[in-house]
Amino acid sequence: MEKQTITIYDVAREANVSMATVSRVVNGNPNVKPATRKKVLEVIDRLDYRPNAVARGLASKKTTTVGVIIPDVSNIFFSSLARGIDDVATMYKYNIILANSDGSDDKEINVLNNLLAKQVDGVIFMGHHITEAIRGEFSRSKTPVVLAGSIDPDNQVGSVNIDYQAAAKEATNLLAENGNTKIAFISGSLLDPINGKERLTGYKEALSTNKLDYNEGLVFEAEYQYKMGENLAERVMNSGATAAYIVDDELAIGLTNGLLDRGIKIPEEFEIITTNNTLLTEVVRPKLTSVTQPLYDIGAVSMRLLTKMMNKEDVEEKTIVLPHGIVERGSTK
Amino acid sequence: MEKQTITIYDVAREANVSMATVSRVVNGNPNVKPATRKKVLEVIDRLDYRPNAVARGLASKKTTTVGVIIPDVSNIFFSSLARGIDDVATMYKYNIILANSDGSDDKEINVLNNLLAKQVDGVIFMGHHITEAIRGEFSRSKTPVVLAGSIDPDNQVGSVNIDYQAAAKEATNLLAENGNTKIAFISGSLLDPINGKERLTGYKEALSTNKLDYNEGLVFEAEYQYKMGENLAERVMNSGATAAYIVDDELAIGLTNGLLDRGIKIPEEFEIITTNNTLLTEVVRPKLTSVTQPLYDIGAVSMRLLTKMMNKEDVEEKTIVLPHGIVERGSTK
DNA sequence: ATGAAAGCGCTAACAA
DNA sequence: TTGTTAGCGCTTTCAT
Repeated sequence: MEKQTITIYDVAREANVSMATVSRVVNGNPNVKPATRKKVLEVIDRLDYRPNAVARGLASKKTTTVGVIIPDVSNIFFSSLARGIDDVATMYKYNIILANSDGSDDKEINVLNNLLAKQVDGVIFMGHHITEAIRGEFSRSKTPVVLAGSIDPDNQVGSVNIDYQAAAKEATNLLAENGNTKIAFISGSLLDPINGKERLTGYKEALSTNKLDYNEGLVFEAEYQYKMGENLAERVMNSGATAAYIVDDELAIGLTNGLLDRGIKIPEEFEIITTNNTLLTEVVRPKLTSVTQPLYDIGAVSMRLLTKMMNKEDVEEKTIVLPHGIVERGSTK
Repeated sequence: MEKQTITIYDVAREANVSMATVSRVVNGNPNVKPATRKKVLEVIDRLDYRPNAVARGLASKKTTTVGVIIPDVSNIFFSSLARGIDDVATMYKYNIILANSDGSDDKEINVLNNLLAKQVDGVIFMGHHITEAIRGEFSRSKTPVVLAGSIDPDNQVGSVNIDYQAAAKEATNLLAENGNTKIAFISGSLLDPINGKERLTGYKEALSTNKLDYNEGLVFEAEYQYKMGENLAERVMNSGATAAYIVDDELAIGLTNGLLDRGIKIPEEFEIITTNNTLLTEVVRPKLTSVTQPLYDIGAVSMRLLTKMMNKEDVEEKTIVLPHGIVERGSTK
């Protein structure tokens, strides 16, 4: 009882045509007489023939598969992007190979090489920072790459983001205009250019616009985890800050609950604005004011851009910036 | 500037050996003289040769990739499973092709056929109910299949779950022992056997153990969404229930906040026990008492089981039941 | 409109 | 230990 696969030969024989003809009807080539097409289609149906995508990939050098490198699928931020990616991929008849990297530089390289070995037609990369090593791999391979929610230092590959700097500036501004003079900046690693460059710059700009001094004691780095937020509560209180701009929702609700548990009233005594507007912001009480970024769309647009690149279409602009916003809820006055 | 791929031939030529030898060293075949191996490895390194997995797949009839059918990656419940799957897959050198089905019967079939066309070595399926159609496809194909977090009506394929019935019974029991006589059962579609058979049965058992009558007016069906939970608050209040067993965290926090917003005190006036123990349960105040199921492990064990099946190892038991528990937090007395 | 035949890059007997 | 040689199932010229 071995796997008796039906091949294009079987179909050709049964339909009394050559395999080339079968290939043509399978691929929708118009150079087939309707009658022939019909006959072949019947046989395909009767035999339950299913073209072998691997053989196809070898012969055509196209796998209709794209690799997606993601730090962690179980993180709602990334899985939202992933969902956008997959939906558009499906729309364009691509499949995605999903690979978790844990944000580890080594794994990223490993995984990328693995994906390239599998002959993916393109790669979508999500990660906090683009190391030199990975950039080297990108440029060495001719496979199109798009960064989703990551900044490319020199635009060698495609990328889709929002204007993080402007968003950070607006968020900080809101806090400053509400009268806060000591505003904390709470982010992940400042080595990540989105945090250390873009957002921090926006934060400083807003401070300076509001004639506030920049104070390193108000800048906190933490991992994007609920517990980390809770643990931060004490330190943030001691810093004298009366408001915080936070770049991650999980961190933000951790801090919110940590503060609440210590009897701090939000927003009366402490204002909070977070960044990703995931479901989490609506779950805590008070609900959190948040920067909004179109996560699903960042994924979807990335994939769309990638399809164009894989298709060798002219892409007017491969560095795409999507609009952001701010939604005010109960954590700000 | 076309993609000039280096093939096994190039390596063979440069190393003055046959391609078979190169193939052997690449595949770790021991029948190669150390000196030869070393020479070949050097050339591979120098030429930056990377074996073409597609060609390999065609020749060996193994792709070292498995298909993963998931209702929605951006749902934390499923993405937790997916993470477990991918970690074990990586461990065993497999890649995963991730495909969202939205739980739609048609898409599931489509996606499955697509994955089979890509010659995946195995399939992991997550879904709420297994239709006859999809079961037909499963049995028609010789590709091993494992259900992760889904019940197989007649154990034709592998599956990994917890004992939903026992868990529901224990949860309901807890509520009954706390003195509640009107306990709501809030689930997704009762057509899903996990809800309509397993859990509902467990719920009824607990009622009967506690000499409580079963009342259809206390059974609610809703989509697993936060909003749905909020919307349900009114109806649940009107039903006279003073406690609820809920099968989904998002739904549960929606209901919790909906009740809270209407001035109901939890747990004093209403007790809640939910099911998946995701981060969400720790985010709301009060934190929610929850059934615990090892989501990551269900994914991980599913993949492990699948590797065995793909490897044609003898599998003593392909219907695996993992342990569950209950963690008591602030939403029960 | 259709067929013949040469690969795609690799694995896996089978020989040597 | 190493090489030779068929394929794997399909796409894609090039003829006809």
